[in-house]
Amino acid sequence: MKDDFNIVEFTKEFSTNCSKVQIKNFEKGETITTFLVNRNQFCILLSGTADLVKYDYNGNKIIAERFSQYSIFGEIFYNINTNNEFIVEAKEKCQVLIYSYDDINEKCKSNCKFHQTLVKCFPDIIISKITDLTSRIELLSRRTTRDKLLGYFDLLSKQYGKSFTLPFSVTELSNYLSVDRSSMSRELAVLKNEKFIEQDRRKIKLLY
Amino acid sequence: MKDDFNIVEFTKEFSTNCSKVQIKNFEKGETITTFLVNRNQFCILLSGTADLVKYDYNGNKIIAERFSQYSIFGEIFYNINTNNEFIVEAKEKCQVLIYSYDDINEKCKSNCKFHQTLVKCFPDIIISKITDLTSRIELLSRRTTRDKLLGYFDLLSKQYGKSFTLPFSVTELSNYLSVDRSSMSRELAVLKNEKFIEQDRRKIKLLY
DNA sequence: ACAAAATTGTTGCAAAAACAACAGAAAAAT
DNA sequence: ATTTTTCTGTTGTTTTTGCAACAATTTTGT
Repeated sequence: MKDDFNIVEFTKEFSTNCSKVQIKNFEKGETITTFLVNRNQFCILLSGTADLVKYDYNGNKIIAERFSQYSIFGEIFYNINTNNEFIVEAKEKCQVLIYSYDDINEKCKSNCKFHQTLVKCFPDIIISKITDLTSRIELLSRRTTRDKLLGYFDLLSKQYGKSFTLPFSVTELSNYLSVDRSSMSRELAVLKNEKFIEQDRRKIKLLY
Repeated sequence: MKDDFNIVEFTKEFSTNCSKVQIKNFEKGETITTFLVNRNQFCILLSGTADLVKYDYNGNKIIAERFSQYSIFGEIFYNINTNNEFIVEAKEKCQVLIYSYDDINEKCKSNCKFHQTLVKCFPDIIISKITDLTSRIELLSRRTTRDKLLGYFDLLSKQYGKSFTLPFSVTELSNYLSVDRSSMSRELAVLKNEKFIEQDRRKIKLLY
């Protein structure tokens, strides 16, 4: 059952030195993966933060997703039939577990614990990813900058309460919400003015 | 491997009268499911068309997703921790296979073929859902109505070529792209004027 | 510790989108 | 077959967003 699943326990298992798993390290700013080759790659972020980003023809950066510890990503989740060039960019030092999805139902030679756990948990792992993506769609489908901000604050307040620190800089947040930075900044000023929120850079306090 | 998977073959198996599966029929306009209860429900649309919809406080309809034959949806994919009230609405007569996800790894009494197939294919089914959702995020993250239209036309042209019929009415398309209908209509007129496209209601022809 | 680079908040202006209202066309209901 | 309802395209007006430029602050790199 969904709530019983613990990805932390799961990822501990990789330490069995399974021959089918690679662990790679990336420095801040490095590209972890592009979506051009290795269509079967499936990755788990073991530590660090990374973004799935794209630049539109106008030079605007779009942060499609933000990955933190135990987020999953990889070529198997991305439809290559598009003109859109997304990359996964390390925001800070990252350790990544890389797995070739072809092997998901194949035990490795030693039938290691990692595989047993992976096969068992895989459905739950990706279901929770779908849940996240659905929330993301709800957010992006909001029409105004104000609604996007309040919607995003709602999500954060579910987790952290009325006061929290954004996981983004203000500039990054505007890329994540797909709005102009200065417009968003203006809207934040309006929300502050109307006493809906207090904000200083990444620190947010909801007053409702 | 991903491309070997065939959901049609899979759904044929449900006919084994598995005791854990329900098949329900819905008429046009009926609500197939809300996201308030039955958190373990997992559904496959066997026939018909349905939308995952929400109405914002302003009365605007948002079509978050469109489901057609063999689309999957259900409460397990949706985060209840939100104020957002989505429902799945039948656009036409729908037949839906309903399954309780608790049972995914449990064989039914007769260990029927349906379960064998479901357990085997489940990862691939949901991975292809993630692929779809990622494309959807890319689309919604576009900032202008023009880019959304062209992005959506691109997706359709990958599948159907330069001429195709929209799976939406013009009004529905605006809800799917989260833009005002009349603004979108105006932008379509501009695209026609610039000889980028020909359009008459649902019929689209790309001229580039 | 200092210099360089990036981030932030602000504002005027231009561009785009939302809103509103309407008439004609198409689709659905009776 | 006819009426009713919904959909479509259009356009004027208002509101919101994007763009550009700038100074102040913070962060980063050396």
